[in-house]
Amino acid sequence: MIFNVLANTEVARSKDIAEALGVAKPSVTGALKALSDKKLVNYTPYGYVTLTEKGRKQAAVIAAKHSIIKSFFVDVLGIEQEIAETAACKVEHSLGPEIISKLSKFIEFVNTKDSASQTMAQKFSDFYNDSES
Amino acid sequence: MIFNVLANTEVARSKDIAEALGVAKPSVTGALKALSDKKLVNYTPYGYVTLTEKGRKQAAVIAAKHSIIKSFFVDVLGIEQEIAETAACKVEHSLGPEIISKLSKFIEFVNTKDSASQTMAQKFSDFYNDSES
DNA sequence: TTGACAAGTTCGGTAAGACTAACTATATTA
DNA sequence: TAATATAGTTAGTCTTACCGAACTTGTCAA
Repeated sequence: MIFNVLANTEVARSKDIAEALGVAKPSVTGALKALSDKKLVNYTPYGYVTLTEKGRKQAAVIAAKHSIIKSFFVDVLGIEQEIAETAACKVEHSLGPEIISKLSKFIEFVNTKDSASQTMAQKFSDFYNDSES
Repeated sequence: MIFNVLANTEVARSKDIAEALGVAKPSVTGALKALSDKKLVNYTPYGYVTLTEKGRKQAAVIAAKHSIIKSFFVDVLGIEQEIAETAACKVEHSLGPEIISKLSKFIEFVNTKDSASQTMAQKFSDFYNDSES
């Protein structure tokens, strides 16, 4: 989760991380130490926090996963942004490369247009709305 | 997780649960006590374990979720059974009712046949195989 | 029917992840 | 430049989830 904050903001102040994560300050200090031990962040007490090269790579992988999952929820299923965001955060750690890769292909597939230049995502939306009535 | 074992096997011996979960025996005892406190299982030391009515209901909810998620992985994405099973176990606790309900509808949608009496799942399979070459 | 073995439990301990309270370092601004 | 407010850290505690070792219970077979 800290990766997300660092990747997005580049700011890297401990307080921001704590707020973004909804967690108390000491938890952030602890987490930063742990990540520092794993050589994923450059951490010095009272200093700014940046990602190491290794950390940046790992963050990129996570971010890619996250974006694929969220896109599936939002663009395919039609889930609300905020719910999709939260769910993607929770789920991204549980899905291995096989599923992520297939999911990515699937999103691509669902967004290709058919003869009537309609995507499957659009058709599902219709299907869903019809079934509601 | 214990719910899964109890729901599927009906046997309910502590040892089986421990094996199924890949966990040591004391962990099972602890978990059973916790579930017993929540009135989800009937637990007496050294006795057999069964689900309470409440426990059965909750297990059914979880099982339904699980089956929807696994079905998406297997029947829609074409993921291997075992990987899908594992992933579904991890993911089922992270997805709320909005997503589960949409996902369920989506699986239904994907399995409806079009004019050429082909399901979208089949089309995706073709699409995926084409893209591999 | 009793003893040995398997199953289950208790006890004590470790590790992760969080918290509050109290302390320290940094930064701001008067 | 010195005081004070803000950010960050340390220390200590709690909870949860696990483990191994040692003990207890139950059962089955001689």
